[in-house]
Amino acid sequence: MVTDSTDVLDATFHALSHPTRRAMLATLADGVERSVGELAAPFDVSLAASSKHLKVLEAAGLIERRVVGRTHSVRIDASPLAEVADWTEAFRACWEPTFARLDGVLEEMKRHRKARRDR
Amino acid sequence: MVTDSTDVLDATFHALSHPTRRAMLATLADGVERSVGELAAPFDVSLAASSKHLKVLEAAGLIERRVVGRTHSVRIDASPLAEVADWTEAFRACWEPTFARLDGVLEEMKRHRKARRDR
DNA sequence: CGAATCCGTAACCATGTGGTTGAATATCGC
DNA sequence: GCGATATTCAACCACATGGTTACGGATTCG
Repeated sequence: MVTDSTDVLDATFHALSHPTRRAMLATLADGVERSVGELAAPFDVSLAASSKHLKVLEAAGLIERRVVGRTHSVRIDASPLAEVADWTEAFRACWEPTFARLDGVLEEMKRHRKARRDR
Repeated sequence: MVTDSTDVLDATFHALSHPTRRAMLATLADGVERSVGELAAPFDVSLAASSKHLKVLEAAGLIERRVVGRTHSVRIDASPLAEVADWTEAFRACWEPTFARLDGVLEEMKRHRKARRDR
């Protein structure tokens, strides 16, 4: 069965469907906090448009905002991506139908299980 | 660097942002071909609306259509999901810092601390 | 204090989305 | 050929999206 937390996935997939928002997330992927202005700089749109994009990301729970003085400091919260990964992985057999990587996958599962056990 | 084939990911993420379309894909995940009517049956919308959903999935390359007689037979093509998986996996370290890619994460933390120190 | 900076909000516009209903097209069964 | 079936297409509607410009609210700097 393919599980589906509709609300989360709706918002997350929608947030990821725009290249500007994906690029912003990619920028934040190093874990460093950045201001709205810093995040908007690489893109050829107004600050207001960038602000809207960040609001979409925030609504999806993909970023968190910390207001410090007059600047809004933004950092990534990638936890919704875990659901995306889970959802997508459920289809892996559909695009990788051969058993070529079966060994690797089994190894992966063992390590994953061990890691979970050791946690 | 987080790679990004914009066009594919735009269309794919958008296609996945609607629960009905995700459910249709999930239905097709077993690899069995189904007619438009069969796919539309579980949902409380008109056939025309379902047809539109399928067109979105088709535009994203997530399904393929084979017209046989008067029925359109639809099957999954999950290959765009591979890109989604790749894109998402690049962020795994962001939500699973405990054991996934531990080395990378440690490096990340060092840089992060340095960045904070240098600020 | 006053000016500059960082950022959000409001109003606006063009276009897209998700839904409907109703008609058109093509095929199957009789 | 005729009626039923499967599906798309077209027109319409309410609303969301992505963009703009203009303004306002804090906050920092001089």
